[in-house]
Amino acid sequence: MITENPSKIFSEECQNVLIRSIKNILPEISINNLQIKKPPNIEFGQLASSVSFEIGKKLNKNPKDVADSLVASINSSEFVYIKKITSIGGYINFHLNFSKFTHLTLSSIIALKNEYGFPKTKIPKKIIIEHTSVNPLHPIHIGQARNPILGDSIARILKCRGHKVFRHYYIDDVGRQSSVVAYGYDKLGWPEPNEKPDHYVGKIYTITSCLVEINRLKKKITKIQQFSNSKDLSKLNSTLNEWLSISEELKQKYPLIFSDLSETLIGVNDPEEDINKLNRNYEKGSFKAKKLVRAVSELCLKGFKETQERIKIHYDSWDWESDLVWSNKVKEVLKELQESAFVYSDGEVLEFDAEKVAVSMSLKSKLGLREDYEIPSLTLVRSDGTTLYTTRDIAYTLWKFTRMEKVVNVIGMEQSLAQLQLRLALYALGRNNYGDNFIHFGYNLVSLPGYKMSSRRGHYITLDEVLDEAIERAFKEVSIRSPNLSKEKKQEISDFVGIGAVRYALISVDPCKPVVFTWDRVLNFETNSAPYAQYTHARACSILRKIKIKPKCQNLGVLDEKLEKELILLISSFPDIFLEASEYLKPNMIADYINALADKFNSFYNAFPVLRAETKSLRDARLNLTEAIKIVLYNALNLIGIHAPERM
RNA sequence: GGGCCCGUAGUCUAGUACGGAUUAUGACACUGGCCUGCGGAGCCGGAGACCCUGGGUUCAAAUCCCAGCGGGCCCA
Repeated sequence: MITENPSKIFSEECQNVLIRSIKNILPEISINNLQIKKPPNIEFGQLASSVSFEIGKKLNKNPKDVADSLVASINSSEFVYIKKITSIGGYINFHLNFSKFTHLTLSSIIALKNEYGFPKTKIPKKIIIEHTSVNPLHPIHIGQARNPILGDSIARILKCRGHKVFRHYYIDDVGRQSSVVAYGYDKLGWPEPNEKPDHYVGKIYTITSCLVEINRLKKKITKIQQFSNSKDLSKLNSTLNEWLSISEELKQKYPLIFSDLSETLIGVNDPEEDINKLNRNYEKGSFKAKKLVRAVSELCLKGFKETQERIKIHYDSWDWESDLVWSNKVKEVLKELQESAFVYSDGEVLEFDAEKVAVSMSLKSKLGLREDYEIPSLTLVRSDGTTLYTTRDIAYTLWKFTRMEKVVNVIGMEQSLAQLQLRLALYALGRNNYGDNFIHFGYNLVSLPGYKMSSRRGHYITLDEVLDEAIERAFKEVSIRSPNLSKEKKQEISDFVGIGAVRYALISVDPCKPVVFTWDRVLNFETNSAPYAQYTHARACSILRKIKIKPKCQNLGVLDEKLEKELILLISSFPDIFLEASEYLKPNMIADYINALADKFNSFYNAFPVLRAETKSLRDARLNLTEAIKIVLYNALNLIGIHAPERM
């Protein structure tokens, strides 16, 4: 027999047996949610139920007596994968028939191979996962890198679950920042970068915005001096000083671009107004503005694609925010919203009353909000007539739903309110189905110890730097461990080791928790890291390489050591882990599982010989176990985008 | 002022959605062992935690509820 989920077969059997027994001897009792869980200790069997405490309470009986009588009423002749059931201190413990179960598990894994662990959903959906969506202004920095790595893993997980998944990158090129960098680029005369393009664009952005800010502050200070409000003045002066020191820093770091830019800006009277004008022209779609802003954005994206190629992350679609604006989709949505009774004007400003939507459609408890919490309204249109980011995002989301059934947005938690308002706008537009299928996958921030990351100020560590450092570190390790390999081979290994380490480090922490970036977090090559898991996989491969004919799955009852049994249980539970990870979108569970499996396998490896086992049947059984573990490790690593090497 | 997220050994981290067992994961650092054995990026052991505080619910609370405290973020 082959099954896609061995542990489910056992747990369902336990559940059925227990339910029948309760029905038999305590027909008056109804248990609505019978839970069977793993006991803390292997002595208590492989699964256990504490239902007797609940029943004991209801009937005013001793839980121990309840458990005893339940167990006594069970007919053991019907058991398939259960070996025996015992009652200890009120708990009902189910013991597994290991030799049968081992056969079921190992033969299933070996037969299903790379399909093992991924039970398919009965209702496959077309899902858009929007992730990364870093603004094309500067290189992807480490604070943002958590996003593509989480997003890509979620996409992989949902795909393995049987959904049709499309990865979208939303390019936010509408907004003042894009005009700032484009303005600087234009002033420099559209130069050809002599370095990685996104890094080059990032320098132009930081220097331009710094110089423009200084110009603005100086002007404001001269103006305000006439009216002399000393409090405002000193505040402005200290901001100015901060920017002056940043400019000094930038001058040191990037002398060439800095001097070129500051020279071209000397004669300019009001750069801020020029930028605003460019911004307005871009939104209008004027030919010149389009050509310029798109050129810079494309340049930056070219750099992003290089980085993404390194970490093996790809997109099915690149969606430009500007296309949305130019196609009138934003105007259409605004019009529809205005007709909805949830939009009011406050002077020239157009506001969306998110609270009113939630109340009138009774959505608060559904959206996990307190009834007494008043949702702030969302500004849709500014007094100057320009739209805001979230307004455009409503149009984008509608566009997504015209082609997909479900939308997952991988966006930082700081956007929670905006994402909530966006979702409520879908309900306001009568698209309840869209609202129900809209998921904001929020994750917490990555920060640097000591100072705040700020792309405007040029204070960040780029993902490229982190990857370079990790690969370099890996190269040193490989050279120590395998000095005889060719340089190319070493390079190939250090690539997947270094990149794997970075991916693993960013995925293994619960996305809800904030992460403080430290180098030793991502450069860990020891236990509880990708390299450790990769090494373990390679180790298993190396054993299997040494045999000519694969042994059949038979006589597996000889696997009787505690470690062997624990390993069998662990690999049999992989489908359950996967199902939970896909249901609740928890990729960190997979990383955790990988580490636990690698740990257990390494202990086994150290304690018992496989190839030189005492008997042939034991050797064959251990080879089967090793192969099954290799398959599961491979599948799990693949799920979070980490290469599982045959050698390293 | 309102809201959201986080708070577990010196540091990092699992468990928290769905409450269960004398022993609360695991890593780093500290420390004592193991290489003529299938790959030592390894294995075995030691020490290290009033699970932020205080109440409450419960036969049972790291987990649920309430009120605080500390850190971060968002809105005003």
